[in-house]
Amino acid sequence: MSTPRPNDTRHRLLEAATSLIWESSYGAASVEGICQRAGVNKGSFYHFFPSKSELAVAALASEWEARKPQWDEFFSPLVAPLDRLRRWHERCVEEQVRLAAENGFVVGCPLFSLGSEVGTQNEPIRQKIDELLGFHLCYLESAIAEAHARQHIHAPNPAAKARIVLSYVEGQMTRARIQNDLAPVREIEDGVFDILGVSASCVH
Amino acid sequence: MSTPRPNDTRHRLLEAATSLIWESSYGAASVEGICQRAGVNKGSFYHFFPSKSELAVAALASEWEARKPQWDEFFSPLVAPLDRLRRWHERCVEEQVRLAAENGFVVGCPLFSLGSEVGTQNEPIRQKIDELLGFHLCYLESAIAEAHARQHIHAPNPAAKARIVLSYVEGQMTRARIQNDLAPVREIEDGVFDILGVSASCVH
DNA sequence: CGCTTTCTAAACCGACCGGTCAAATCATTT
DNA sequence: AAATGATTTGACCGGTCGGTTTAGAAAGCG
Repeated sequence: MSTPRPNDTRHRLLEAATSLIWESSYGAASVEGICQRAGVNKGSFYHFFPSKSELAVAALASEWEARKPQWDEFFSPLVAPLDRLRRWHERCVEEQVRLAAENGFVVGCPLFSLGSEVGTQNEPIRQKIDELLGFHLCYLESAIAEAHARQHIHAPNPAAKARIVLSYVEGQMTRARIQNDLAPVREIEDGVFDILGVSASCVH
Repeated sequence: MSTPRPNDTRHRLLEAATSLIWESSYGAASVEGICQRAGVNKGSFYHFFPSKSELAVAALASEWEARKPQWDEFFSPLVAPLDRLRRWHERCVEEQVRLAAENGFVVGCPLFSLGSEVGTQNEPIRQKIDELLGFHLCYLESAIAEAHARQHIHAPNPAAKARIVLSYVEGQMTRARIQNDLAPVREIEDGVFDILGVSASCVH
């Protein structure tokens, strides 16, 4: 025991930034506010991160690193391809419900919120989000391609289908945030299976 | 000549706000910047609008008022229902191409960008965007319902289908902004017809 | 013309922004 | 114990934020 300290402040800053940006927006999340939530002084902030925008990039990277194992589990080859989508969606709903209860409003997907806010303004953040959305596409495409190969669905172009599904899902998440209503999140599963040409009864 | 003045300043402020928020974001578009683009002093701004957020609401309303006639034309009952979607999409692509050339990057849909940025922060703006997206849904649902009635597509639940299409389209527009690439905008047409279960060759 | 209302100009406000810094403190090694 | 580098502190910077104020120019009207 003794040295769990060094990364602690840095880690708290990452988490505070993630949650604040998620709840409000990049512009509305001030450095001071992030420090306050992390219980840290501004000087410490600039000891670990050269700027607010680089913190945002680091926070995105850290978030993904923490979530990747879950994605790998949900999209494991041991799971039937359409079940991967179903369980992954279940997990999304759970998280949105929890966050909505915690924050008092629906927060949606931070990649899309942040990306469309700063996409035209901050190239490094834009690139990182672009990269992470690309990962999401890979998981979707893999499941869709396998579902097609097993003839569970008809999707001769899995990459194109994955782009459709991703845009639809993210669109629904964003609509949920804009409407401050979980309904769009809850109907994602039906929508995805409609897009994939699967009747809902086939899946359960 | 002499009195084309009264609404002119107000109108220039609305246009400046619209374009600035569209290009960057609500947070990044300062009152000073809006006044500068409109060629107006800050005092005049606060003569016409009580606050930045109320200007944003007014700008959204004004934008929609200006666009509505076009929507009514594109979705005219005289046009075959699936052609409405096709032409409407053509118009969207044209606009995005023009704006991308003017600004140097893809701007996407301001309703979604602005909505997901301030949705959790500013209720009046959120409500206005919610209302406008509801209008979009109506147009889509009407076309889809008619296409189903004429047996051009199978869509027994046109409202649900319209929500799928809207989320997909807005998702693609946002991805275009995030990727700074017009490709997602250009593939919207194929994607919509894929979702509606129409082979692309049937339409042209 | 004078009078009122509408509008514009420009200086100004306190608050807060992102970012800096020198000094203090802590943990570790020697 | 001394020395050393990583970490933390809190005051501080110039600039910009959204918004106010006040004085007066223009426009409408008798």
